[in-house]
Amino acid sequence: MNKKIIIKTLEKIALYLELQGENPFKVSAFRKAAAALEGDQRSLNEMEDITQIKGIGKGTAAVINELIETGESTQLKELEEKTPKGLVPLMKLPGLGGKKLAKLYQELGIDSVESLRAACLAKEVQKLAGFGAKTEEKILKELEHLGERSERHPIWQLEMIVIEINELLSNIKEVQKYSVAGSFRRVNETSKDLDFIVATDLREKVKERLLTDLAIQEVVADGDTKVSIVLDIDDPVNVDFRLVTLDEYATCLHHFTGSKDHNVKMRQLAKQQGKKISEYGVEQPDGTVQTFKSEEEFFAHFDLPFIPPTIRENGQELERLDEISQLVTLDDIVTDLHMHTTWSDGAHSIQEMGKALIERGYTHGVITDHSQFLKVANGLTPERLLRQRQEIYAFNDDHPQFRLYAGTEMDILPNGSLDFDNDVLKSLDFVIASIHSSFTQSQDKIMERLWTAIQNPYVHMIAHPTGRVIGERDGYNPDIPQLIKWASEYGKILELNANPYRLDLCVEHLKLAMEYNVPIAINTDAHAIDQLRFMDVGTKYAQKAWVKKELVVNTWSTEKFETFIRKNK
DNA sequence: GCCGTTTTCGGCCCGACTGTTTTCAGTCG
Repeated sequence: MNKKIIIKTLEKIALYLELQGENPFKVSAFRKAAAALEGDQRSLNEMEDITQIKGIGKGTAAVINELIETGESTQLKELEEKTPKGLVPLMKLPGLGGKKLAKLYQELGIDSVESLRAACLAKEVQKLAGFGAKTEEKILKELEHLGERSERHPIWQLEMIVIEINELLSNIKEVQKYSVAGSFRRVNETSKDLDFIVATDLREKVKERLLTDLAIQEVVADGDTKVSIVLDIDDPVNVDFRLVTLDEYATCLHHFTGSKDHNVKMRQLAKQQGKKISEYGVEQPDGTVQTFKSEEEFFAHFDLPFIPPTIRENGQELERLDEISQLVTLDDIVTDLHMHTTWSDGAHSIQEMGKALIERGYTHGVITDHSQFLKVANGLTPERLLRQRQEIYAFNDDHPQFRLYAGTEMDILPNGSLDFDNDVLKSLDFVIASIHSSFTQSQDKIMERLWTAIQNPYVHMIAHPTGRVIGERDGYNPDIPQLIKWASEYGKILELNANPYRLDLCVEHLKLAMEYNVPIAINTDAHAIDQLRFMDVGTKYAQKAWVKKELVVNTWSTEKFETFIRKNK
């Protein structure tokens, strides 16, 4: 029995219980059990007594054991029989939860999108206690848009919106402090909406500016401390603003950064000390409310180190406090090993990129333009590569405190061969091997191609190992555990491509790479200077996999890096 | 349904907003 199926089943039971209008604590007990199972690193076989796991008791253990033994769950079956399938999609309608849907089903027999719409049109819904004309209208409106709006937005879409909103907030003089919060701040691959925390003494003024200066499709909520809007763009995004005082800012930022699980764990911790955490501060045993200047101060109040937003996920972060100081941060990064210039498909020259790296405080960098196979990207022939190398080394003559290396992002061709022969590769400082073509080949064929690159002595790194684009395509489906084993064996670097379209390797794969001590390079793959900013996203994403700085090649000194790249020459 | 170094019963994180009410339930994050 697959652990994932058990987790899914527990979550399904929770959903159906919710649709029955069941006790919310019972519902969340099933969700907690699912989360507990997911958070446990062990496989099913390694668990002796599952009720030993916190959150799994008699009831949920019975479901799990039945699944293991028979592959089915009687409880889920009964729930599925009792609850019409058509109710499930209705849970997605904003404003409708389990209780209300249960009532609609029990009183009006509503069990589908169609019957709900018909009941609203017949004005039957507003007759129910707890419902009214406004609710009915709202349901009709939401039914029209059901399935139209994306449920989750990819990080690359949100990143651009966040830059714009940050720009707006920085230009409102009544705003004292602001930050994005929520799952975007935790650097999740996708988010349902965006949250911003804004410190101000003049809420009304700030609200006015937000409501006039943003392109708004709909104002969802407009309260004292919360403004919630839908942006009027191609793929509409919901944005919430929380307006608080400067005193409340730190706890509010913490609260709305989440995750929910992290907050619950923090509140339980506070409760043990007779304290109470809310978004407005920490209520002390004597009833006074303490506020903090920063999240650092807030954590220190509970004798905790600063816990980066990226790892505030499942409560595990509170048990791995010792490891936090070893995690890679942007401050540790001294180089970028993958970027393009006007020699291939980049927007800036070698001079411009080199200077931009120096401005970022880096000690070295590698120019890695595309190779000849990639004609659409103006890939370099060996002859052009030679000329480019002269220009790179000329840059070094003018900037003795910095070191720019000559590299390539070489294609691994569809037939499994490499785009340059060994003589060319040998003459370069740093060689990246990448797949940019024939994504639909079988896994065996893809692995054959990667194998060629791995066992070539002059290849240093495999870039964006899966070729995925978040929310768009899955990539070429390599056997990543195998690739990680090869990388470990042959001393190759695997990339974490920091471009928010890619974030490749993903968290799960990075964790596995850590187990095998495979060096990771976090690279922006910048095709223009402003894309060097992706290093921030990349390092934060790496934290999500608990990537330690020693294994991140970008933290190595120029000397250590040179030793590594020259070892096979 | 789960949990317990005050508890085997009575809590379960806490608060905002909306729409329905006329003090509150449901939903949401």
